[in-house]
Amino acid sequence: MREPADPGALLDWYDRHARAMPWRVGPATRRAGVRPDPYRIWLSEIMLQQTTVAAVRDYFVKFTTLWPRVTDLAAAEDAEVMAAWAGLGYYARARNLLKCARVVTSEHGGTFPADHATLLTLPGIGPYTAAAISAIAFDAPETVVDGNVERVMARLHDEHTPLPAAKPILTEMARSLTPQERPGDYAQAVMDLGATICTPRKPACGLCPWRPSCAAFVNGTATELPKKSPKKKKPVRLGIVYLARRIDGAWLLETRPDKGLLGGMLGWPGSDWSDAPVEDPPIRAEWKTLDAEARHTFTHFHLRLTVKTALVPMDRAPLRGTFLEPDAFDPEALPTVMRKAYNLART
DNA sequence: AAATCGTGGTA
DNA sequence: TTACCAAGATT
Repeated sequence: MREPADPGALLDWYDRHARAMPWRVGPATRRAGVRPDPYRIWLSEIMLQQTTVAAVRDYFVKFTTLWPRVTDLAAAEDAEVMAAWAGLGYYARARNLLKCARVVTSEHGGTFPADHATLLTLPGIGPYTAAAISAIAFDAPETVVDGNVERVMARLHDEHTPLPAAKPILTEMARSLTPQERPGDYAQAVMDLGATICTPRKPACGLCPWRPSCAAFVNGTATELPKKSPKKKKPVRLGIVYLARRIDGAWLLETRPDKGLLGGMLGWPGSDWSDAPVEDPPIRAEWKTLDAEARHTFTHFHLRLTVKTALVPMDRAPLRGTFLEPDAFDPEALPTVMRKAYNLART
């Protein structure tokens, strides 16, 4: 009979191996009574949704430098925040980030609520993020269940039910392990374990504090867990983007509608993205088609963009979009797919 | 409740 | 080159 997994053993491991992050209060500092700023925990958790720590770091520093408190963020312009988020992806997060900052500022006095239920009512905060903020920022005994926790639990119990069907089972396993002592450090410890030891491909079971309790280690099934339902193949869609440059150097751009793909982001006017995109130039001009196409892969389809360019006179009015003069246009405010098209056009 | 929603790193 | 993967939420 294996010993049951011991939260204390994991906390001991975390005390020695916790990763350093700009938003994290390490275990030693936390023991000294210091709690992290809920604003910074919230911001980091939103950025970390489906996103690696490495990708988040610089964005987190940029955001907290520009907007040190939630009230500062709430007062920012929409376009300013979307531009700062550009490149990080899942842009609904940025739109909900602003909504949430404004609700916290106007309805909660600029202070984040501590309890799970109230956090769940805020825009962009779901079950995981509510638990993470509650546990990490306020040391409430909530259970976080992210991809790391799912993997660790599936292996610990050698659970072969495929995700997402296994989610409730794995959640209950995680809940029954959550300790009353140091729940914030514990939440971060399980995720650190999943990120550095109990990894998807080559888990370092030899270094794992929970190895004596791990059913998958005994059965040799760790690398095949968690099971996942098969994924659909991504279709290829085609599209056309139009990069019009006025003779004073201004570029013709548009802000995309709030709903849908790249919602709220700056981009090049273009066609629909489909099997057979319809030509739809945003201004009358002599369009030239570039030899190379911009290729980009989204979550559920591959995109091949034909890039067309034109040089237009000062007095030519666009059918849609707005000319942004050089000092008003920063290519870094573009989402990556649009920046790829820009890079092709300027070379 | 299955589909939608980005991107960069990695094998 | 392709497919998978990463601290999920929303509709």
